[in-house]
Amino acid sequence: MDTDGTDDTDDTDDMDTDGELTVDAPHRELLDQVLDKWSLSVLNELCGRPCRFNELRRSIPAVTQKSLTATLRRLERNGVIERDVISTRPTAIQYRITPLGKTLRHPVDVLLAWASDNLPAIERARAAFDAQENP
Amino acid sequence: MDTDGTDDTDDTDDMDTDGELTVDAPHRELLDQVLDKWSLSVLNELCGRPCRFNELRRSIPAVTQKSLTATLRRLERNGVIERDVISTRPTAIQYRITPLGKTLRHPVDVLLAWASDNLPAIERARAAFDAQENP
DNA sequence: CAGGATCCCAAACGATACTG
DNA sequence: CAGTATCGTTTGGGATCCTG
Repeated sequence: MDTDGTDDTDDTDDMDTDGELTVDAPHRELLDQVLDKWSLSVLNELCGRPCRFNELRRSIPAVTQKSLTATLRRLERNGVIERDVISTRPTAIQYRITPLGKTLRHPVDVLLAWASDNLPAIERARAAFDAQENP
Repeated sequence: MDTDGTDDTDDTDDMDTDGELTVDAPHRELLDQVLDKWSLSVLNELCGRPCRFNELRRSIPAVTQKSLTATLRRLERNGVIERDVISTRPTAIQYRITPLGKTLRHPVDVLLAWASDNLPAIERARAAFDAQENP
């Protein structure tokens, strides 16, 4: 976690001239916690149905146990998923999305829609950039 | 605001019809490029007006020159901002947002709105988690 | 099954120092 | 002014071993 304690007392003009794109430290930190590398995949799975740990691992083959654990802890800490301890013999554990977590779907959906929509344009831009800057 | 009752649509591409390829679409990679640590702040500034390099540095005091350069290059490569070389004596350079970049505003805005909306709930969740797990 | 504990590497980031 | 280059440090992630 980065806590840039060095707040500027010098220049804090966050004046939006033509809109309200308020980007604050808490906002960015929050999005970092919730939109990190594996969160989207996990959220995506848990939106469908509750899953157990190894179920998630199987659903997201590229994730390691360590990263998955870290992701689940982080999401749990932020209140978007919950952890159920089921007292069976080798203690099963189930993760499920919370109501708060469900509200995340729409913003993420909008973002993914944008990505889908503009992926071609962006790949074109990348190709053009790479061609001229790095021949 | 969240009308996700029946929208179970996955915008992540389902390419698991004949195998499990899975996890990552170019979507997540794209979002990583565009929603990284400093991009939102830079975009926010450039949405208002074109800025020069040191102007941006001053607006975003916590960013280092290196990170700012990297961020600008990345955003430029992805076609959301553009670089103007103004041939004055000590070569001024101006960054400005592109039409494509402007389309990013809405998704980001939705996301930031969600963050603003749920920040209190999330901070409560964090406090609760930290209290019980880490006394 | 669900993870904690380690080691280790690679990428990210910050802090100078230097240049056209 | 607008960067590039380099170094040292921090962080995240993967791999592996181990436990309740």
